[in-house]
Amino acid sequence: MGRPRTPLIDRERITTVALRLVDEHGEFSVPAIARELGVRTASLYHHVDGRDGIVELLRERVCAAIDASALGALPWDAALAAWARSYRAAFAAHPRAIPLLMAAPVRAPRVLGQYEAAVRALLDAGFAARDVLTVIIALENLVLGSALDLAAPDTMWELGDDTARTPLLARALAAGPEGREASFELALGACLDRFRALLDEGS
Amino acid sequence: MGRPRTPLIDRERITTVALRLVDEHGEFSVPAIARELGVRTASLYHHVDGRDGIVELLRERVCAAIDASALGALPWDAALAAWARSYRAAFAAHPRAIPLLMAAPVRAPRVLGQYEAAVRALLDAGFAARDVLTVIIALENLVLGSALDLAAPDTMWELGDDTARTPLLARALAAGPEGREASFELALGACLDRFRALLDEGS
DNA sequence: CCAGGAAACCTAAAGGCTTTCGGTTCGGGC
DNA sequence: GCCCGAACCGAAAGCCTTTAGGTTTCCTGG
Repeated sequence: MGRPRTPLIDRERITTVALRLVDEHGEFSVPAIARELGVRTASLYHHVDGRDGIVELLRERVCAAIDASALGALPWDAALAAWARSYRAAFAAHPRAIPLLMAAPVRAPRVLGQYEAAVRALLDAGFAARDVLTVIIALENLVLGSALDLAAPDTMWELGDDTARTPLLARALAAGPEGREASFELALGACLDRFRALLDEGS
Repeated sequence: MGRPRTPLIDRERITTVALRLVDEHGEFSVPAIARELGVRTASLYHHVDGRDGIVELLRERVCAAIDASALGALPWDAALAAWARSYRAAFAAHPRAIPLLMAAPVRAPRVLGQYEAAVRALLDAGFAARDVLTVIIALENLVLGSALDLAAPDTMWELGDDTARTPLLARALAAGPEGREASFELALGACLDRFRALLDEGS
């Protein structure tokens, strides 16, 4: 024992294993990661700032999939829509991680830069300065709320034996479209329409 | 020691203390509740189904504040708006509880009944059966996303020393309206507009 | 009236998690 | 070539959740 000739673990591998554990079990623990990596629990603390540090790594890893390239490249409304879809998709790829990541705000410079780009796009489009954040936060609310929906178990609407008590809800469940995509797109389109109206009346 | 002449604790008091702990510290633990109540940890397990059971009690307590009386009493759009505002307000009253309650769906009969009432209101208004859940879930996404925003620390947008890196975002922060209310209302109005359009084209 | 079971508290303890501290070995810079 | 820091291990403290078993009190049925 002692220092190994070649490092056994690094932040990348820790993050990967943690994310896999979360995807599979909905949670992670430092000992569980250590077991997966064939290492003692204490060793992880040489690479990572405690459990919270691992959560932070997870946040960065998940957010890395957000594609904001449309901001500034497309017209503001199409750009916002593309960004929102990508934002949602990034979280949707790891729904069980969402409860973990929701507790703290996104402070990763990468995402902060995306907000900056969104502000610029809206200002360039002619939005009033006081409206810009209102619009962005409204969109963010929609994205995160929708992602949250994805985090709920598939059986969120499992009524069990309550079908008798909520017959209309049960029937609506049977009749409604499967995916939750439709709800997101409906609200997204609604918000963009409203944003356009806001732009028109503001200018 | 032994059974006390009058019970020292009950589910109500456990719930109240747990909610207060969550409001103050953002979390709770069974021993912490026991300390507050002047009781040993193990005693709580006579009244509550473990820690998860306490979370369930918290969910019911928080949701009890949701007022769905408008559903069926007002026109469908005004009713939906009132319900959504009350829904959001109930969670906004305990923002730090939100991360705790997000992990599991709302299965309380009380809330399930509200969804049933919402389905009925929409069907009565003439919505197509396949659209009803899409509309309700879209609204729910908005409500929960907005509530989540409230759960984030007030300093969510604290840019710290990153002001230099995101000058536009910083300026927008200064210019924008303080509250997050505006964003919610903006998106809520947008969704209701879209719902009305959906109703018109569907009939 | 009283016998017995259920309820409500306690003590004790198992087992997990997070985190820290000290020991040991290897690698790279001076 | 030496030495400090990096990276692993072992051990342990202190928290949490949960269960098991003991003791007293209440309630109910005979």
